[in-house]
Amino acid sequence: MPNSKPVTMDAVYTAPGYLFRRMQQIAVALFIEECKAFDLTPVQYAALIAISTHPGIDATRLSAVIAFDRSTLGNVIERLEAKEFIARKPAPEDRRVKLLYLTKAGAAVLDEIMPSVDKAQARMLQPLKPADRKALLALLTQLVDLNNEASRVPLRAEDALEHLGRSG
Amino acid sequence: MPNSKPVTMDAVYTAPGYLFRRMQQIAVALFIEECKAFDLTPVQYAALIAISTHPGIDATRLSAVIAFDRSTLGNVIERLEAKEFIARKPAPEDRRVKLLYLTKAGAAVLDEIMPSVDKAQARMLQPLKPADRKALLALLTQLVDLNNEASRVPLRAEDALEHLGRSG
DNA sequence: ATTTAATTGACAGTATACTGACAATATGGC
DNA sequence: GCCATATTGTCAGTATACTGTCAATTAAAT
Repeated sequence: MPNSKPVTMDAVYTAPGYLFRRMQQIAVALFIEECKAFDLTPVQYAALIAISTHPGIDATRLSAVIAFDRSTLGNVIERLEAKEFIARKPAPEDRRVKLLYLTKAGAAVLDEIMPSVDKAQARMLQPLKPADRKALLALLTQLVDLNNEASRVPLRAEDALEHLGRSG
Repeated sequence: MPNSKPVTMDAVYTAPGYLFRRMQQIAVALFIEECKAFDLTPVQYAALIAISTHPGIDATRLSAVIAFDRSTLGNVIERLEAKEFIARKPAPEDRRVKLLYLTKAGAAVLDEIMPSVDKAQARMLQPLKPADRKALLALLTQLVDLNNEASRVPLRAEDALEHLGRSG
């Protein structure tokens, strides 16, 4: 027998899913506001960092390193290439693969945007007391890690990729 | 002088913004998985609940009640109307406004989907210890509330709308 | 009453996200 | 070497999200 209690908006407001969605909206808004001088979205920023850390990575592996959908990532890469923050070069030993590299402009924008990114990240948690910020961050880190397999593209960090090579 | 420390992926993985994005992805994936029998997205579910709680609400006020962008909401309403879960009727006293009502099918699907939604919401926090779930939910609720004005469409709950009428 | 403001729903444009499919290419078993 | 299989990038389709704009309509100012 289905539910028959009176439905109130609390069914929405207190649901973790709603709170995560809301916090994501807020987080993106703060990032965009702090970084508007740089023409970089949060997703593009994360992709740039990953390419900077893994020069010559390909799109599939990049998607695993930042846990983005591969289809989505294609468009992100296109935009980063259009802005000339990255360059794509065909892989010599595999003609399917295109390797990703930071351009000088890309490296420069990463260097310059850092303080604004830090400011945005700080603002997201600012309303909480310092101890609560730490607690929330710890719980969130734990939860994201433990739920890793629940999303379409689980995070596969750098270590998991090293011996992944072409076979795995 | 900009940053010059070596950049690692921790700049991404430990950032609250990244964790919120990741948790949102996971939350949506779990919702869709649990509720795939009902052809309702998390956003559509929240809109349905709000229309159920506020019969005859208009799109602008609905966007305030669930903190969704008005532009986005237009498409959501269209889809809910196409599925015949809601009906739109012109307001007699204001020819710009279209009022939103649940259909019988809409009320039925809301009634039936509840257990699956609850299951999805529970799964999001399941990996944590019960005490940690409570703590995270409390901190998140607090943070979303305190950051309310940071997003484009701040939440204006029902009380704030009652005496808002046509002049606010 | 007439001009000015604001509100409403709609639209175009951009940017994530996911599903499912595809051709080109590479790898494995045999 | 050949064939089944897997991988890679890409694309089409759907669904949030946000920015900015617009015409129609209403409300406010005077």
